[in-house]
Amino acid sequence: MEKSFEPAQIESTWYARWEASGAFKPSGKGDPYCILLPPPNVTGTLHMGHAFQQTVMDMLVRYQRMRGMNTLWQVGTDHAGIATQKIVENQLAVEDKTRHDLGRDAFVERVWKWKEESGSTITNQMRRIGAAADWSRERFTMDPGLSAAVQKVFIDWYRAGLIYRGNRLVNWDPVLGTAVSDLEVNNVERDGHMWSIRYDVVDPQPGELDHLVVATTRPETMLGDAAVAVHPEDERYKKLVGKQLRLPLTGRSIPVIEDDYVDKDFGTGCVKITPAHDFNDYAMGQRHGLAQYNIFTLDAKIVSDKDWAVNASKPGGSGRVRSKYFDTATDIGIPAKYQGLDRYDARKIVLADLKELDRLVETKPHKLQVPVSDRSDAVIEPMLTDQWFVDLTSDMLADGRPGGRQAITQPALDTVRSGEIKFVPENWTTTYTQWLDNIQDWCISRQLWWGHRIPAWYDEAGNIFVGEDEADARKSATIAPVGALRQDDDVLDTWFSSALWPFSTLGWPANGPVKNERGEVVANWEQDKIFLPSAVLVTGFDIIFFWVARMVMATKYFTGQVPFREVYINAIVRDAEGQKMSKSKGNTLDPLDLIDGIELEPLVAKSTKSLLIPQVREKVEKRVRKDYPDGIPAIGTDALRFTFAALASYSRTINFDIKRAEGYKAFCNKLWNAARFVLMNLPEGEIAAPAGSPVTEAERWIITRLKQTLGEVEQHFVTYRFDHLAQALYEFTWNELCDWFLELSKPALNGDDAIAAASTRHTLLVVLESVLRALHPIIPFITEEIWQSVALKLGLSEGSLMQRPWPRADEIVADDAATAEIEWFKNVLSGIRRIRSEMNISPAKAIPLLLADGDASDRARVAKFAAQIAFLGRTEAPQWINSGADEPAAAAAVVGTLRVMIPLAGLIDLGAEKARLAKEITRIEVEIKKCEGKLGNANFVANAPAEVVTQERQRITDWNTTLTALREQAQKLG
RNA sequence: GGGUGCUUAGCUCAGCGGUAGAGCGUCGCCCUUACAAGGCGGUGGUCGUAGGUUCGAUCCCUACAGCACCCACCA
Repeated sequence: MEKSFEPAQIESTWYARWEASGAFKPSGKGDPYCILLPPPNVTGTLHMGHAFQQTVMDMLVRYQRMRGMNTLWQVGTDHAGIATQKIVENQLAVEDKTRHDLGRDAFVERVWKWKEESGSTITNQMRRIGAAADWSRERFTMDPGLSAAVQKVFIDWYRAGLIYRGNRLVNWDPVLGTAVSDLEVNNVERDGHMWSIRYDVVDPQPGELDHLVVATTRPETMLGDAAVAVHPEDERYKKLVGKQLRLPLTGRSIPVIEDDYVDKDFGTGCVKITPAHDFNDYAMGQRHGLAQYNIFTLDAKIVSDKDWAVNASKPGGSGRVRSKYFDTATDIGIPAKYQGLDRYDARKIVLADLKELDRLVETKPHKLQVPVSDRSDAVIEPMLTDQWFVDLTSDMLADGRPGGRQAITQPALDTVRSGEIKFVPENWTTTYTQWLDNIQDWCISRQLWWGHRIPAWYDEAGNIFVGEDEADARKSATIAPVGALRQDDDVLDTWFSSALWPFSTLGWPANGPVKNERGEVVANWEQDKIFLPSAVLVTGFDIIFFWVARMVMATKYFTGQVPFREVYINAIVRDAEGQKMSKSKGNTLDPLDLIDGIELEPLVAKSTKSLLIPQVREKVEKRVRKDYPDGIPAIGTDALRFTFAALASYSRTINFDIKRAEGYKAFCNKLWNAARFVLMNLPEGEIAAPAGSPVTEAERWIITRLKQTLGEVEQHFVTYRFDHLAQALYEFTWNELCDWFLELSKPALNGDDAIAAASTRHTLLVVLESVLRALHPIIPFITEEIWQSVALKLGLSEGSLMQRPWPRADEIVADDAATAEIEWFKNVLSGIRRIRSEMNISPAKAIPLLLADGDASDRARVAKFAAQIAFLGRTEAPQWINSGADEPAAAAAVVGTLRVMIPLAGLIDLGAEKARLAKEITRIEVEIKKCEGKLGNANFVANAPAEVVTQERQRITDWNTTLTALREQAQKLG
């Protein structure tokens, strides 16, 4: 083995060998254990969040595989409709083209091409992380099999009445030109204004109000006002309810209505109602039967008569914006001067005109929540459009069949409420159930070209025909189509296909094998359905609604099963200061840069590459140079993975500190060198197991500690406490195996007792091999590399560590007596070391060692460990001082009643030792006082559990023993 | 407005009813033949504030303060 651990060398070969060996595929033996990879965007690249999440999944998968489970890690990628389409549109923009220049078919073809080019980037990055996933079953949400599942689900739900098409107010992204779901809209606080506008009463009565003042943040929408609402109990306006108001600028007259929704005390207590462009107003419009004046085009300009004609001329799919009541913009009173203006330009002009007319009463600054598209940052425009929805809210359909709440939403709630699906940490249950309790119907149609095209056709009368293809749609229709059929232009929300992931990837709905584009079998429902439900879903809280809930809905509905038994919500990865990682802040980390390392200049170039604004570039460059003056050191995959494990508590964020990762690289190096030590102490060839149990206490102790550690690790796997699990293995490996057992083995290996030496050699080998197995799920590369050498010694020349069983605690025999012996030894040695260190005795200098008092067991132990004490304590052979004999002045440590002494002569300052003793005595006196305080309290003795009282009594006894010995020592010093 | 977290050593975090822990940092001594990416030893905390429950509270309860995040949203 090389002298130090070099991750790059080790990592380069192992992954390919594992994958080629077929070790990532289900074994076909044992109980099924399945994990679904949240499919990343096919054209994406790996970020820290992915790396963390995938490390978690990989640890679970590797662990369970070693435990003998029939393990499937189902991988694949997502077509990510909007995101992917946008990337390709941006590419076209460079050529000064739009998707419309290409046309639908050519554009979609181009996206496929881009998918082929970049689709392997992220999967190759996953391989660098070490993800032991079954790539032979890799899927893509738009591959034929999954597309078939999407189609069947759409058709089945449609035929069950659970998918419907409706003209509804939806969130419209005017930049992307598509509807988006509620979840894809973020409300962002922005500085704006509140404008108060005067609306005059038509034919005011003498002595009554002749106008109302409405307050609005969006004055341009007044062109579409349908009413002004006041609160029913608002005395100020009571008399005006039912009267008409003259809408400024348009001249239309609109009614004053009353509605509970209005807050009397906010603003003037009068609200302008624009049913076609505001969700609350829409609802109020429905309650009061108000007209819906649609005043915007799909790119958020004020409609013109021209647009109107265009829109009105097309039935069905593309005639998307339709007023139910009016035919032209002029008809609804939009003056020609506003027609065709962008919404913000219109706002300026409307305000100017209102001011001109003396209708603008007040302008004041106002902070408001602006709905912004998650995907384009465009301000969302609520828009009345024809869209497809999944019914999630009706209890029963008109024809008596179960509605969406009953058929889809409620089962999804019940499975979680009943505990059939468990969230880890469990408080996410509340988030999940509260969202489902308040859910709205799901808008699933998107006006994009990249995605699953909706399997619906329209005839010339606008009738809808749904089927697998046009022929099937015709066949299953109950009415004869009028004229030709035309397929719906829309595609489905990306999350629609993601919702099916748990069962579509297993081959549903096909009866036989499902093949991919290359003709390879990727799934077979009849066989693979054993992997449903999967064991655990590892995912971020940000997609509980988008994905988790919808998987539960769809999987439960179509298979009757839950998609997974547990949902482990992983933490969000942030930078070392707890800041969100973002490119514009310059605090992102590329996991591959951590693995491979990167020099400062390439890192600066990379970090600023995609930043267009000079100020931001400058800021980012500054930050990168400050944070990484020497670039990023290569820490390797294993150290990165160990860091993720060590940080994965139940906390909802983890702050990634490179310092910490470097610490775990040191751990890898430690393991590497421990292995070197073991191997260089073994003779050539295979090592036969000695007859009988391990000879020395040290061996039996380390085996006992191994058992305890493994038991803890097993438990932490059950509860997903990767931090504890990693820490337990870290501490065992470093603080016990390396610090103590390896050191203790040295005198044994080099001593005269050949039997003890042989036994120790074998124990070193066996314990090392067990540790490698136990650590393999966390740090697969280094453990595999070392294991190859270790395996030869054990006669396991074939195969890979991946295929070894995980070392189970219950297969190991504990020896508590040996543990007590070694604890005693550690105390003695620590005492000696402390004296040496505090008295500044050179570590190289061998010193005399005297022993006094103590009992028979101390004598036996000293005899037994004499060589180890001398070797590790750098002392001469221990000498006992008989009770009552003269003692030289010495520094002492106390272990029970035993005094371990280093004579002062020429080594130690008497005063310093006295001071040291005094300090120790004081400390123990304080402890004793605390104990006495407790035991002196009758209530404590009466109420505390018996074992706590006993324990307290034991402690006071022990402290007193130590105190007595220390006092005696102090007295001897004079 | 509804919900969920967090506040413990200089930093980042575990612990969660019964002697305050880890990593990193820091200080001292050592290149001791597995490892200086190391060894040995040390320093460092009235566990956000105020009450309460309890024999006993960092841990449970209540209030408050500060910091995050999610959902909904008053024009």
